[in-house]
Amino acid sequence: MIRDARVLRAGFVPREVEHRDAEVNHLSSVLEPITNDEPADTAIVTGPSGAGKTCISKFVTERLREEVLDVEATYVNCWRNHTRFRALYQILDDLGTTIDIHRQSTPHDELTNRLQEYDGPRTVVILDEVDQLEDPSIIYTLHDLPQFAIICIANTEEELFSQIDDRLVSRLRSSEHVRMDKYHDDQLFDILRARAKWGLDEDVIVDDQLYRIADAAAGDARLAIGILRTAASKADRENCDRITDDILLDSAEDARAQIKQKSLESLTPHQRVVYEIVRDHGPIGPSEIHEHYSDDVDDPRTKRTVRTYLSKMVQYNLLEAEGTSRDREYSIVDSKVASPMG
DNA sequence: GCTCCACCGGAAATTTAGGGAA
DNA sequence: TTCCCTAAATTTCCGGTGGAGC
Repeated sequence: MIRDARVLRAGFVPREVEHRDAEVNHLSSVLEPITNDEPADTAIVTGPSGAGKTCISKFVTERLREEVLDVEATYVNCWRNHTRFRALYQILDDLGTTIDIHRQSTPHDELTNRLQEYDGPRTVVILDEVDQLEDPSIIYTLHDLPQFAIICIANTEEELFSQIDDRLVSRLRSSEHVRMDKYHDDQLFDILRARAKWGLDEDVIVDDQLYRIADAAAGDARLAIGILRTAASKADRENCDRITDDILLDSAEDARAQIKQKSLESLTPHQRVVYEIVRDHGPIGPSEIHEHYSDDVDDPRTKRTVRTYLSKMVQYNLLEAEGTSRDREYSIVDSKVASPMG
C-alpha cells in the first residue's frame, strides 16, 4: 500500500511546495545575488512549528543549486549541534574541509580559520532552530564572510533576538524577514492529499480522513504528515488494504508521542531522571526535585547542575516553569491537545 | 518597609572524556 | 602506555530577585 515511503518522511522536500508561493519568491529574491556570484543578504525565516520554514528553505536552496553550478548549500540543525564547535564542524564537514579536524583536540579558532580561508563556491548556510545555539557568535562569524549566505530559522523573532547581543541584533534587523503563519485546514488538506497521492496507493485513504487529519493537526504540517505516516505504516503492518478510522484515531496520539520521544532521546541519563521526577511528582519545586533525584541516582550532580538541566528542558519545551522566585514549580508540558479525530 | 531565604543564572575554576603523538 | 591537548560537563562562588512573614 505504501508506494514511496520517502514522501511521508519528516525531512522530505517535495518538488512543488503548496501554498507558500509568496514566501518562496521572497526567499529566492534574497538569495538571488548569489546566482551572479555576489554576496547575498542574511534571511530570517520565522513561524510556528510545522509552518514549513525548513521545507521552503531547503526547497529554495535546492532550486538555486539546480539553476546555478557554483553554489553549495549546507544545513545545520542548531538543536542537535548547539555548540559553536559542532555547528562549525557540521558546516565544514559539508564543505569537505574537515579531513584532519578531530572532535577533541582541535582548537575552536582552527575551525573559524578554515571558514575564513574557504574560497570555494558561494554557500548557503541554513541554520535551523537557531535560537537553540548556546553561543550565537557563529551567526556573527558567518555574517562577516561574504562567501556565505545565511538563512536563520527560528520560531519567533523575539526568541532569536533575545539570544544575541545588540551589535548583531542591529545588523539582523536590517536583514530580510520571511514570516510564515500556520497553515489553514484546507491548505493542510492539499499538502496531505499531495503526499498521499505520491506516497500511497490509490484509495488507501479517503478525502474525509485527510480532512480529519488536517483538523487534528491544527495547522502543523509536520504533525499532519506524521499522523499520515504513522497511520500508513500501521495499516501496512496489519495487512490492511486501506487506513481504517480506528487506525487513524490511534495514529494521532502516536504521532504526538513520537515527536516528544525525539526530544527525550536527546537527554542524558541524569537529565532523564530529572524529567521523570517532574513527570511523576509535578508540579514540584527545585529542592524537592533534587531530593528525589539524589535518592534515585548513585552519583548525583549538584543543585546548580540540575538547575541547568531544568532550564534546558524548559527551553526544549519538555517542561514548563511557573513562578519566578521561591514559588517556582516545574511541571511537564501537556501535549494532549483536544483531538477532533473521532 | 524590612529581613529572611529559596531560587535564579552568570562567570570562573575544575574535572572529565577522548583523541593524537612520542 | 603515558603525556599532552582541547571541548564539554560540572562545580564553586556569588550577586540579584522576589515571595513570605513580621
